[in-house]
Amino acid sequence: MTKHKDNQTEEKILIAAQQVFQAKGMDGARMQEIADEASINKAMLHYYYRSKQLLFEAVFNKAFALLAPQLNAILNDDSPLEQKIRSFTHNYISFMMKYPYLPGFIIQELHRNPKFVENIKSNVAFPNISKFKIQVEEEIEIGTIVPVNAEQLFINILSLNVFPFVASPLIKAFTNVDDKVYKAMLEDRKTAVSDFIINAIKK
Amino acid sequence: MTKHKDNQTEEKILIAAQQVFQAKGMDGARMQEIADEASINKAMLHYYYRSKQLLFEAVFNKAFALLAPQLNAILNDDSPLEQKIRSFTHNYISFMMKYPYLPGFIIQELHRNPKFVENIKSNVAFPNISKFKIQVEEEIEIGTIVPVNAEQLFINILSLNVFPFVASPLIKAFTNVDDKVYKAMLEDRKTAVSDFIINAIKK
DNA sequence: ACGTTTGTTAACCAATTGGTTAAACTATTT
DNA sequence: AAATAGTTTAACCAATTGGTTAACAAACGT
Repeated sequence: MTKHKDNQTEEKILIAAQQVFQAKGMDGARMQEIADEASINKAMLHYYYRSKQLLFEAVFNKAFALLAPQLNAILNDDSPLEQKIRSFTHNYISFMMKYPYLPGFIIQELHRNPKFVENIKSNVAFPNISKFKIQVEEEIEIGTIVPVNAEQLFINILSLNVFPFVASPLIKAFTNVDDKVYKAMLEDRKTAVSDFIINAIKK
Repeated sequence: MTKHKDNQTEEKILIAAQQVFQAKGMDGARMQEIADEASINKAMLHYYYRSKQLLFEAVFNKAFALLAPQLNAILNDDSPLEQKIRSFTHNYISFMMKYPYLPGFIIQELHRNPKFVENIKSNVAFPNISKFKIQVEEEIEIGTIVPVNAEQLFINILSLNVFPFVASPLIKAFTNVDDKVYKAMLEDRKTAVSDFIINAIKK
């Protein structure tokens, strides 16, 4: 028997907290609203997670743990660059369409509390660019791609894939498209972004 | 004589509010902190701006009014596409290095309160993509660029330019660079991003 | 069966927060 | 200079919020 008889309630809380924190952020979220969302008494939140801060961290870490492996796919994988870019773009967009709130949530809270950066850096699976950098330099050497700075290329790949999810309300407004059309556009980006990147760097 | 003897205080408040709202967001900002930042009594905030909500909207609208003309540069200008992309990228990055908080603030608050989208859409200078779309299709027709969807291209240009400012804490962590080096990288992007985009679409 | 641990609830609490008020102060008008 | 209008302040207030408590219920070990 574990410390807690069952984790039904604990799990319900985490899901509800995720929901509320992702929509309103740490400052905008209310403990009562999380309790309502989970259909439990507010005291239970503290019983299982001690404080709002700790509950938030549990949600944040879970979210980051979900995102990190996606990024490692392009940083630590061994396949050739072009193939990696195509599969990463495809997978990442598919993934994000399931969790569209994720990147915005992480970026917002990282900006709000810079301490979290140190926190996640100590994460075992924290994405690191060094391997990617070596690969890019090799491909430049053998002449499959034009000379580019690996960090800049990484930022470009990330930007093209992540930004449309982070800034969706703004982009929707600019391009004058509704939710449904925007989704279709994101779907198109699975190949459009790959082509765009490959075109930009291929010799 | 206007209603207010002078607007020194009113202006001080707006600057202080901008500072605090941009750093902490609507929910995280405290009226007392804004008053302290402006070195005035808290009651003055209400005397000049009625409520937190109205003060926030004043700050938000001012911020958006600063950003919108930058985007119109690429959407409504008449010069050839390639030249526009180069000048836009250069100008936008220069501009954002002066106001690095701006895009994140706008995106965050637009996400928090979707009503603001309608609000800014009625703005006289609200960026619109239609002219840009025509231009892209013309350049495809005459064969200077490869066939691309104008909306997707616009999203790409925006992503590559804006994301590095929105997600700077995250990117700094991934690429393991400090503030100074990151600034230098952003400086490099003025040409690197232009080249990247042009390469991607030029025939 | 019975005491003990774990889970759950309603009521409560202290601190914070946006906002108000009434009085004081300052400048302008006449 | 007296009346008036605009500006600023300290003190106050009601509502909200994160968190606590004490009593109660359910499950478990013995």
